[in-house]
Amino acid sequence: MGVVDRHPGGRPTLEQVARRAGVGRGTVSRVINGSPRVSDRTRTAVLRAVTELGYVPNRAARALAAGSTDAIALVVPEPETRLFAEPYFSGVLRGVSSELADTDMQLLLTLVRDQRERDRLAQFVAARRVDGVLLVSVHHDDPLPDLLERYDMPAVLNGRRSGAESVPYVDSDNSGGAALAVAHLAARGRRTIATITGPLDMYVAQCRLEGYRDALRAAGHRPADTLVAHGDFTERGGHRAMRELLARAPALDAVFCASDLMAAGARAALREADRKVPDDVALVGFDDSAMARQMDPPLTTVRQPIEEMGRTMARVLLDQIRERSAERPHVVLPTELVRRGSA
Amino acid sequence: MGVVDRHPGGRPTLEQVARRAGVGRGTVSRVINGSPRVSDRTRTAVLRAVTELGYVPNRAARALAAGSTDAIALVVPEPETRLFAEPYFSGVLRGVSSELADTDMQLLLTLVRDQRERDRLAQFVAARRVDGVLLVSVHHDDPLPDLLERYDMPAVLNGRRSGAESVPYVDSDNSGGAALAVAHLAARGRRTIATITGPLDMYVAQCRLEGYRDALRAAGHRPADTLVAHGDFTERGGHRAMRELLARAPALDAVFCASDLMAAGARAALREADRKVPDDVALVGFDDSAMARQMDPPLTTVRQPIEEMGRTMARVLLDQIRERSAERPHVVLPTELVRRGSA
DNA sequence: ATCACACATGGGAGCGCTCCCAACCCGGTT
DNA sequence: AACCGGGTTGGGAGCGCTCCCATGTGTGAT
Repeated sequence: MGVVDRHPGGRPTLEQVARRAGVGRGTVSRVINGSPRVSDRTRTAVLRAVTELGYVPNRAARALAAGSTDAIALVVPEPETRLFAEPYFSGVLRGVSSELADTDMQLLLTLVRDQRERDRLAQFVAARRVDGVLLVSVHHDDPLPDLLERYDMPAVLNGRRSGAESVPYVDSDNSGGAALAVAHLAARGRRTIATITGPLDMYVAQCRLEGYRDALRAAGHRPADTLVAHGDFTERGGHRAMRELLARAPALDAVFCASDLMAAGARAALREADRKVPDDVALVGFDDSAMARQMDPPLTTVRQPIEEMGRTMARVLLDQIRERSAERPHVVLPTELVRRGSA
Repeated sequence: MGVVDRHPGGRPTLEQVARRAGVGRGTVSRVINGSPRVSDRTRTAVLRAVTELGYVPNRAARALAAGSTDAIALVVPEPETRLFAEPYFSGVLRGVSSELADTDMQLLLTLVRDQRERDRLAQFVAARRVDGVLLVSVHHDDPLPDLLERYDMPAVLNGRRSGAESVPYVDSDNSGGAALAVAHLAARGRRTIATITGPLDMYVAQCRLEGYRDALRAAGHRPADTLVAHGDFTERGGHRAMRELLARAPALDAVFCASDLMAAGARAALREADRKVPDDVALVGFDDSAMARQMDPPLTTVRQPIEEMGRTMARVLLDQIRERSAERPHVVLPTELVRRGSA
């Protein structure tokens, strides 16, 4: 440790470092912040003083003087936390954090549960208490992105609200992933491939449905509305939708579910209807959530590069913060099919 | 919103509020911070000015002047994140965040993966860039708590390193929970109850083993070493341990696993050995993780009041910060048995 | 009416830093 | 020899707040 054994309270200041190095405050500041306009001799001397004193810049003072906070917020609408379930959120978090590790940005976590907390966040943004915002899992009608834009606060979304999203975002290739899944089913000789969609007011659900249709057409099948049932990304919804499909199209031999959770519900419904998975009906999910591996048989599913998404989000946001003029990138990361027993 | 529509950059300051209210800076400060030494008339006037201008205190300035940061850090050792899996972490997070919601403390998230990040955290603490630290899932040999103590940084642990933990902590009743599980098995007439422990260098694993033994004795059984196999809280470890048990004690008719993950592994081993759950062998886990509900049959398990733990941790930490002299509480929250199909 | 005292209030000093301008130094020009 | 320009350096000003002391202001006791 070494660097840190100073008595609490007696933390050295810029001034003291300057005195010890026999230079002025400005020079120390320049060294600390890596300005090139410092001679090597001076720089060395300053750095030695810094080490000797165990100097660590006072962030509050810096923030006050420079008007920046060196912090970004990761905003998570609460309902989503529950829904998107575990691995997703913590994966993103891991990615973000790892990308931030060698910046000295700090990560501020904000769960937004209700209107009150929403207001607090708005105030937070207005007060510019962070340099940027990462927004996880936005809803199509979420006012937050607009708020951020209005306040000219650098922001990056995880996912997008629509095909015409203006705020920079990092998304995974939902339609591509769905297509992968359905193509796989078709390639395995499945003839009647149904789908259980998410709530279609969410763009991600639209994309997955679109991918399903594309792949169907590409494989020479004809998409039929009877084969499309609507779920809401929940287990119960998947169960209901599966029963609906079974009633409408008893001959189906494959189902692509737009989420693993719905696949779990569907699986239960199939069991109740005495259909074997995968012999009678092949099943594919989406998300590669923890439960996929636990299902019986283990669920074939589509995996998103979650951690990579987190990393990318952080990277894009840092760029935005560094130069406000930077282009506002829209990144779509590829998904992959994870083959397990259910298809 | 109202409160916040000020042009970015033109954020009003204390000074401006003071001018508008026709009072001095000190008075405004007093009102903002709820000092009682202000007349009602003045207070009202100030508050009106605050609202009219949409004033929000500048945190950096406040931190600089007052020497406090109004932020606490939630520190998560990375390996644990993966291990302790999803619902645990996000549950704690939810609890902490909800408790913080009407404070205006902000929550800083710090994943600590490697030595470098560990050092950075040490520096962080030394620099007093937070007012307190919440430490999730400490290891018995974790140096962090000692570091925090040395720097006189208020801290609360989630779990404890040993029975003689000195740092304030919030834990769940692990031995009690284990005892609950085992008592349930005994009450259902199981005769030969085995256990798969966690790594015994973790206090939590010791507690669960102890609870197992206590309950066994209480039910009139005699604990036998042949019925104890050691896992490492992973699925694979659970699998291995179950095979070991099956070899050593083929007649066993129940297993208490110190984690759901290990129970999943054990369940697979039982399937391979053609033992039916729960008919041949009853299975109980610990954690009530997401997968418990997904298992076949659904896993009977012990639930910890995770969110409540998070809330309590935050509350205790805030107390510590408010008055450093406060007693250093050790809180143990009760666990409960969740009965599902596996036992 | 006078004094003492409590309470309310204004505003200077200073927290530790960045920004920026003026001063300085040096070698090369004219 | 006087001058110039670039690179380096010192330090004043100020970021927005809290702390605290000095200054009012009004009340009740004398």
